[in-house]
Amino acid sequence: MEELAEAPTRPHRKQKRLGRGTLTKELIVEAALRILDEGNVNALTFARLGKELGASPTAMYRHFSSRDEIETAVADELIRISLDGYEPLESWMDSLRDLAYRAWHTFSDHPAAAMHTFYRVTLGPHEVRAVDAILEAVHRAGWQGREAVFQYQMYSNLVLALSGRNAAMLAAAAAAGADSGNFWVQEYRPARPQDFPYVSAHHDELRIKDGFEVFSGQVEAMLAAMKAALPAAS
Amino acid sequence: MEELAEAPTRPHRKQKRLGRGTLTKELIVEAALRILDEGNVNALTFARLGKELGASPTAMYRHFSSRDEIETAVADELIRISLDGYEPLESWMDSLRDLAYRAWHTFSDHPAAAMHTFYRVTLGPHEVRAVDAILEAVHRAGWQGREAVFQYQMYSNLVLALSGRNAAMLAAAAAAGADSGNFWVQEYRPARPQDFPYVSAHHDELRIKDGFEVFSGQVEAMLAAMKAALPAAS
DNA sequence: TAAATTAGTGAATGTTGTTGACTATAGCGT
DNA sequence: ACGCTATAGTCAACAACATTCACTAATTTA
Repeated sequence: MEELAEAPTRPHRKQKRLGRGTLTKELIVEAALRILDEGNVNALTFARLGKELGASPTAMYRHFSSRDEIETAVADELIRISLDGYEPLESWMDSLRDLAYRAWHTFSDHPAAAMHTFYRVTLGPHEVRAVDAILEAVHRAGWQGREAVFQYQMYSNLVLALSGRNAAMLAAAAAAGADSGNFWVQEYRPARPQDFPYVSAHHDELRIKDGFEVFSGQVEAMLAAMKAALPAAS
Repeated sequence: MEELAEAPTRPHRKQKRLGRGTLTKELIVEAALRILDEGNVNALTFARLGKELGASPTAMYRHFSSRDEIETAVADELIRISLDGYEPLESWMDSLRDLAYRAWHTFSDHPAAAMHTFYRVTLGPHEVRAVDAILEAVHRAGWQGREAVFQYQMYSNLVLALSGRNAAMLAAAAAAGADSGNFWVQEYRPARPQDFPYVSAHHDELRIKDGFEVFSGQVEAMLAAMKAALPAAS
């Protein structure tokens, strides 16, 4: 029996009405990310935001015009976190690897928020920073113009897709309430094993042990392919 | 009562109550896929399913215990469609390429359903078929045991992630009501262009023209990397 | 200090997923 | 043919949801 907002032991916790400048876009986005981090993908509701901020649910509409707009802002915030403290490394390959790992780990740390991020175009300030950082490394490698943009697309598409799917699987597992120890175990036990000889033969090995290992290998393959496709001058 | 034969001009006349064996898992899944295809990702509701099948919304609960279970069944159906008519080709690389393109095109044709598919483990009959088909090709290439499973993971992870993100972008664009001609245009116009020189310089080229071209290139790179990593005996 | 903005509120609306009690129907045994 | 029974389909109810609108009071400003 939880009394709503009644904290008698803590006197001035409860206020009749919030002051005028209390809520800001930034505060709401931070609260939204907190909510997504502790709940699942659908945990981000206006009611929950209101509780988190001690405000009326509808107060959010003074700063965002819809739930979708909040999600987009959270996506840009996730990019900000991912980029925090980034500086180009000496080698362009190291720079791109660093950026890739940053995306992976940020998405892994915030899987629910990542599900709103990986396919979105936020057009926000931090997304622009990310695009610029990648293009900078691609230019340093030796590409220009159209070619540079193509390489940028290959790279960012791969990183966002792989990191995004990993986050989606993490979020789904969390929503299903699985304990984090065994959630990526796939138990393939076909009804007629003789019809699926390969699945049956590998039953015990069909478990993804470490998603990052696969990701890392794919990033290396991509970087190697980029290096091999580099234009003449080196 | 022979009254059932009335009103032949109007095919499905409104009936008070549906007959007993009218609804099946298969019919519901097909209806669900139809609904997802013409609406967006959130279009799949019990009310909409009821309307589509001329039944009560709650009738679905006699065949599925939750919305999530229906989505999982739709995911497996999507895999079935993707695999329809597949036969292993002579070369293992051709087989894997074929399977990859099938996934891409199926996801592109059903973007909303794909968003429920790309990160899920359905454990359904068709998913098992898909896993078996991939493992078959990997074995034919020359891998066995643990190594074979690792190659399977690299491959399927890449294909599902890339196809899934593409579908997610298509679905988001459709939900936003964009016409399919220009939805992947990213208009980066930073507030202070001098702070983002590379984005500004490539403003006109920062548009993804053909997602499949990028995908195809990445699949080829992966197949080449696999071939290069092949164990000794050939 | 009075007026004007406008951020925050609360009530209301129409959907949503899900539950539980009800009811008619198909298929069974006789 | 007849009733019995299991259960597929239905209906009403509920809590949670996004969103709208009119209202109210806190801050800014004149």
